[in-house]
Amino acid sequence: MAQSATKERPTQEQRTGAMRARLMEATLALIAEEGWAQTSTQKVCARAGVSRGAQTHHFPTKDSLLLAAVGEIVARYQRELEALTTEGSEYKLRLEDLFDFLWNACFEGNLLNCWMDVMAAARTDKTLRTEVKQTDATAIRAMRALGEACAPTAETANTSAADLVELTVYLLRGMVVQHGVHRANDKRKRLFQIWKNMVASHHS
Amino acid sequence: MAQSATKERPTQEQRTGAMRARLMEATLALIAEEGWAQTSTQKVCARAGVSRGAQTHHFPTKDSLLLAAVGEIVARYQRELEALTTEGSEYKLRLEDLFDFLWNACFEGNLLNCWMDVMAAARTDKTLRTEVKQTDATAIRAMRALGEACAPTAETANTSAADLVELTVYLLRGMVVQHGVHRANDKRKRLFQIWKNMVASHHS
DNA sequence: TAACAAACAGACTGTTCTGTTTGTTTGTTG
DNA sequence: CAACAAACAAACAGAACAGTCTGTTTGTTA
Repeated sequence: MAQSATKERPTQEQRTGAMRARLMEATLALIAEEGWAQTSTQKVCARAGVSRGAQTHHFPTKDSLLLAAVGEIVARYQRELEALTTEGSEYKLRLEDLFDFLWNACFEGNLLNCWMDVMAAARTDKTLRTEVKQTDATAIRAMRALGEACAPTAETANTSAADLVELTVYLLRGMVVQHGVHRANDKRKRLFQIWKNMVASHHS
Repeated sequence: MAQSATKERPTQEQRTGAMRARLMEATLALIAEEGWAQTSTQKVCARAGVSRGAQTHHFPTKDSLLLAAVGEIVARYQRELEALTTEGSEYKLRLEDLFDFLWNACFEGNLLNCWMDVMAAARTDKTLRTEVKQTDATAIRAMRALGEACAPTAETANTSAADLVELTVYLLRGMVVQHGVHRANDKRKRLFQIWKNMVASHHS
C-alpha cells in the first residue's frame, strides 16, 4: 500500500526545478496580466499556490525573482528565433518571412507585451536597466545578423538589411505598446504592409 | 505698515492655481525621474513642499492627480505641435520638417518618456487605458492631418503622407523606449536618416 | 465686521509590501 | 539509521502607501 508504484518520491533536484518553474510561470502570467509594477512576491506566491517561505528560499529577494523572469522572457523569445532559423535553413529564408515572423512574435502571445513593460520599467531602475541594456543589445545584434543572412545586402543595394531589420524592430515595438492600449490590429497590419512594400522597393 | 505694497495678498483663485501648478510640476518631474509606477502622492507632496491635506483637497484621489498629469503631458505636446503649424504657416511646411520636429520632440525634454511610461501603465489599468486610448487617438489623428497638410498625397504617389506620419510615430516611440534603457542616439539618428530617405524616395 | 466656505495642515487607519527569522518536513549520505 | 542540509511553512518587523478625519487658517461676502 505505502507508495503507489506509479509515483516515485521526487528527488530534490526535481523539487527545486518544479518549484522554480511554478514560480516562474506565475510571475510571467502576473506580468502579462497585471503589469510589471503590480507584480509582487505575495501575488506570485498566491497564484502559484506556494508559501512565502518556499519563494524566499528559491528567490531570496524580489529582484532575483524578477530578473529571473526577465531571463525567461528573452530565453523564450530567443528560442522562437532559433526555431525559425533552423526550420528555415533548408530553403532560403526571405527577408519578408523574417518580417512576418517578427510581426507574429509581437501580437500572438504576450511575450512582447511583457518585454515592453520591462523596458519601460528599466528606464528608472538601475539594476534592471543594466541587465536589460546588454540583453537587448545582444537580441538586436542577433536579429540584425539574421536579416543580413536573409538578404546579404548586394552591392547595388543602398541600405543594409540589418538596418532595415532594426528599424522594423523599433517600429513593431511602438506598435506593441499601442496594442496594449488600443487593440486595432487591422489598421496596424495595413501600415505594416506599407512598410514592407517600402522595404521591398528600396532593398532591391 | 502692515501690508507691503509690492505684494498683494493672493486671491483664492490664484492660490488654487498656484497650488495645482506646483503639484503638477512635482508630479511630472517624478514621473520623468522615477517613473509612473514609483510616483506616489506622498512623494509628490514632499517634492512640491505641500502638505498632504492640500493635495487631497485639490486632488481627492490619486487617480485624479495622475489623470490630470496625463492631461498636462498631452497638452504640452499639443502646444508644441500647434506652435509648429502656426510658425510654419507662412512658408510651406515640408514633410521632412515635420519628421525632424517629431524626432526632436522625442529626444529633447522628457515629455515622450513620460508618455511611453503612461502608455505602458495603461495596458493594465482600466481607467487609465480608456483615458489614454482616446487621447492618443486624437493626437495621432492630429499628426496624420498635419502630414496630409504638408504633402497632400499627389495622385501619382503610392502611399498617403498620413500613413507615413503614423508609421514614423510608431517607429519613434519604439526608439524612445529604447532610449530610456540605452542612450545611443547616434545609431538611432543614422537609422532615422535611412527611414527619411526611404520616405523621400517612396513618396515622390 | 460677522458668518461662511474654501484652502491648508497634520494625525490616524487599515492595507500591502519586502525581508527576516524560527521552526518543521523531506531528501541525501556517511 | 543517524547526522546533516536542503526544502518548505508561517509568523513577525518595519516601511510605504492611499484615503479619511479633525482642526486651523485664509479669503469671500452679506
